Amino acid sequence: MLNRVILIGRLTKDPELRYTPAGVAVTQFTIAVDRPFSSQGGEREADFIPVVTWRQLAETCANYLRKGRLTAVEGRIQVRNYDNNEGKRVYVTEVIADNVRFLESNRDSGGSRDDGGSYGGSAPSSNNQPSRGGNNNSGYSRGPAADPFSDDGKPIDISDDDLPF
Amino acid sequence: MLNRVILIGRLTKDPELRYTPAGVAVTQFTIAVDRPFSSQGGEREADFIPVVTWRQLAETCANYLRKGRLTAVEGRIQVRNYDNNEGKRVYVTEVIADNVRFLESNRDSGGSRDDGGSYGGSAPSSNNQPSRGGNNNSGYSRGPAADPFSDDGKPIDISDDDLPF
Amino acid sequence: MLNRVILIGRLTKDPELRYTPAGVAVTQFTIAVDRPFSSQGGEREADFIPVVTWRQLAETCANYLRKGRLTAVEGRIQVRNYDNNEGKRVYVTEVIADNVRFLESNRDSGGSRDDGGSYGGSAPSSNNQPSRGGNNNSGYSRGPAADPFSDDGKPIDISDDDLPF
Amino acid sequence: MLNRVILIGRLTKDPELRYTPAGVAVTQFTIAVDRPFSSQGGEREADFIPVVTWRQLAETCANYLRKGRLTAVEGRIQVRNYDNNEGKRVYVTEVIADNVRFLESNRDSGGSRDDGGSYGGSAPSSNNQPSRGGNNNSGYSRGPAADPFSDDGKPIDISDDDLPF
DNA sequence: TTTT
DNA sequence: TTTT
Repeated sequence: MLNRVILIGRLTKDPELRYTPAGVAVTQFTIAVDRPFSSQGGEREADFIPVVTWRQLAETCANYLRKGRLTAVEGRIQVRNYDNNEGKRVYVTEVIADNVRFLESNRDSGGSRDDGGSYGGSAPSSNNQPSRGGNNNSGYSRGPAADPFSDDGKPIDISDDDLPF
Repeated sequence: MLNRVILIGRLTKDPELRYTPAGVAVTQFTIAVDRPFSSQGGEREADFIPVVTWRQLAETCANYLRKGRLTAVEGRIQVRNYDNNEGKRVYVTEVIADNVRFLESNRDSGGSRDDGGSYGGSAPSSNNQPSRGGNNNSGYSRGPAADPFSDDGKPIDISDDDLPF
Repeated sequence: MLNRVILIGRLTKDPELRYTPAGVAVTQFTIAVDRPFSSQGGEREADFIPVVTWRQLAETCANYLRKGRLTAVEGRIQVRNYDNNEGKRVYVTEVIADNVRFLESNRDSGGSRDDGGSYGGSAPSSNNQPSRGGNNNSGYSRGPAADPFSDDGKPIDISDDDLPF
Repeated sequence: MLNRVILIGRLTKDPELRYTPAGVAVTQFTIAVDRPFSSQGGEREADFIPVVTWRQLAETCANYLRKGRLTAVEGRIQVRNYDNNEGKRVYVTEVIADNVRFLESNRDSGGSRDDGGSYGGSAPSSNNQPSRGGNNNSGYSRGPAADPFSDDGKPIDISDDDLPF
């Protein structure tokens, strides 16, 4: 009925932009969020939370976010599952973001109107499709090697069926 | 730096109250949160999100929440990991709740001052320890069969080290 | 940069649906949110928070919400100001809602697909305009007596300029 | 039942630390939060939202926050009212913060363990009382000139009765 | 492996 | 398998 998440943390790596077979942009990154207390051993701890963005927001994130940047993410928790190659059901929990705010300016970025940040649907005349012509011969659709997130050890499991809207 | 989650949904089962070896109360339940859109096939979908509560709040949830009840949960996302029996690292994502609101009254409950609901630290004179005498001979500390959540297929992996505060 | 509010409480009155001079639907209501603690005198207290919804969401709220209903509201805080008839600047703080969830079913309502609740933009084929023909001769545009919120003592101060999107 | 606000914006002025007659620290500041869209005229707009912090958090905010700093605030909406000197009831809406994160480092601050930020109750051995000796002859209790917020045109209206916990 |  |  209601599902809202707000996070502030730092990217653990540069974001990765890919395209679904139908040509929809999707970007994944992980945000490290420091916990408000130390562990019993005294060391600082963090939660490493996977974030997924789609369409226009995916492309904006891929363009402006970089490893280490302080970032605010607003979205919802999604729990996906799939059967892995051993036939075992695996559950994946991610935050599907609809609003990302860049809290540290990108020295090399062109002037953004909002001192950083992007709403899911805020690009007025964007069609939320990759502007790469009619042939969506993206890496994504070509096979495992180019599929989203496969290079960080996660299975190939984002498809057009996962489109959140 | 900031990690906040608010969910409204329904419990998929009665909550399960257990105790850590040190005698700290911990309750786990799953909340089904309907997505705001239907899948491409047209059927309704939901995210099934695991929730953990500790101490006084754990005991209140165990007492008042039941399967199917509409419930609001406020907390933070936590990502734990442990090595399973095949030596593989497994990641578990849960919401650690610090505020739970009971949105459907429990016909058989005594009159709560707040028409349902409980803050993590709101019980004024609670010591957040199970009131079961000095001997914490809880099921939890006795062995795998009685350990938290093992009966729903999850490994035994909540210990006093997981205490969030 | 980021402005997010989530409230759960009860309507203090039936909502009021009006139209701007340009014919845009706007509904106002107040939600009473119990505080999580009692005052020093011991009595229960609540915050009475004004909520505004626009367009399709305004019409859905006017149709389904009623006084006393338990309701979840998601939106942003907006602070407007205007000069009153004594030339003094007055500040008005409201929650502009983009998501409202009906937590208590309306016995007399037709079957909603979502057991209650409505997203700001979720009505697929709604044009977010009042379906009252080309002549927007609404009460709102006619004069004080029919203007939004004037009957609860608030000045007439919502115009098309206040449209949040 | 539930009342949660999360804001990210910039302080419009340095915060003001005062003490109630009973000696409880209270800090007020205003945070400017840019709206995610421009007005019809095209200019950027912002909401100016008053924030109040109490006790230890008040002192931390007074020490570390400065005009212009990017800041995240977590709390609840509170609506107070009082009768002004003309006998008219005035409503004041504020965010009572329980968590404030400093998103821009204070060049001149000593090394904070948390790269900025403070939870309401996180100072382990703080007594939440001003460390100014037994005589609470604070400016607050002495008269209008030193009273909280009076210098920005707001009436003198915070007392110990307003303590949120 | 799920709620209504 | 991680950010500062």
